[in-house]
Amino acid sequence: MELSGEGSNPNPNYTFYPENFDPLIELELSDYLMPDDEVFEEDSSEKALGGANEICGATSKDSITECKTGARGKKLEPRGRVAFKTKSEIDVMDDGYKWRKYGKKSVKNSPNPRNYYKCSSGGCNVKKRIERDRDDQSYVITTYEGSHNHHSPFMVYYNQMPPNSWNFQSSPPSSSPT
DNA sequence: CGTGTTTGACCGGCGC
DNA sequence: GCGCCGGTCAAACACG
Repeated sequence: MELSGEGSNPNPNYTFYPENFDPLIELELSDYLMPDDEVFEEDSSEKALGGANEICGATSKDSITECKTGARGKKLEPRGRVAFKTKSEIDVMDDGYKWRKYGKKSVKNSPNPRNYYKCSSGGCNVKKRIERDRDDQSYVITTYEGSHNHHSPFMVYYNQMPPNSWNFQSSPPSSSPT
């Protein structure tokens, strides 16, 4: 499956900004990683903590720590898990995909509930897990699981547009359009 | 009426 | 074997 890159992961880097992107949201990608391969071997250390957020939470907010999603020793799920931490006022941010919430759970190691989302596109089994950092609730920990078998609705829309329709292709508009 | 959210119940894995 | 915990399901509900 070769979906030209962004199809294989939800593109956590936010290289695209829709016009309705709200600048007041302090989006600060503080940490992210892609535990695609070796992290699933991590099992001996995760016993010392109750969950992944223990590691993600870190003790110091400013220092970037290894934010690994512990696989809880569960059966090896299909790889493609991405966990990252963002500084945001909102819990769930619009990444271009359409998500349907299917569960909410209070977890032991966090005072905040964890929300579970599924990609609502038919046949796409990508899951997303969102919870607030228990140490610094201004951070949101988002975990994607699986790979989209389709482009994001936004990307489809983007691809349908003429190449000049967007100004942020590579160089930002230095001159004001007034 | 269709779609998405809420919320409690249920289930499976793991540790003790 | 039992209890805890995380993850998922599904019915009820809300909203456009």
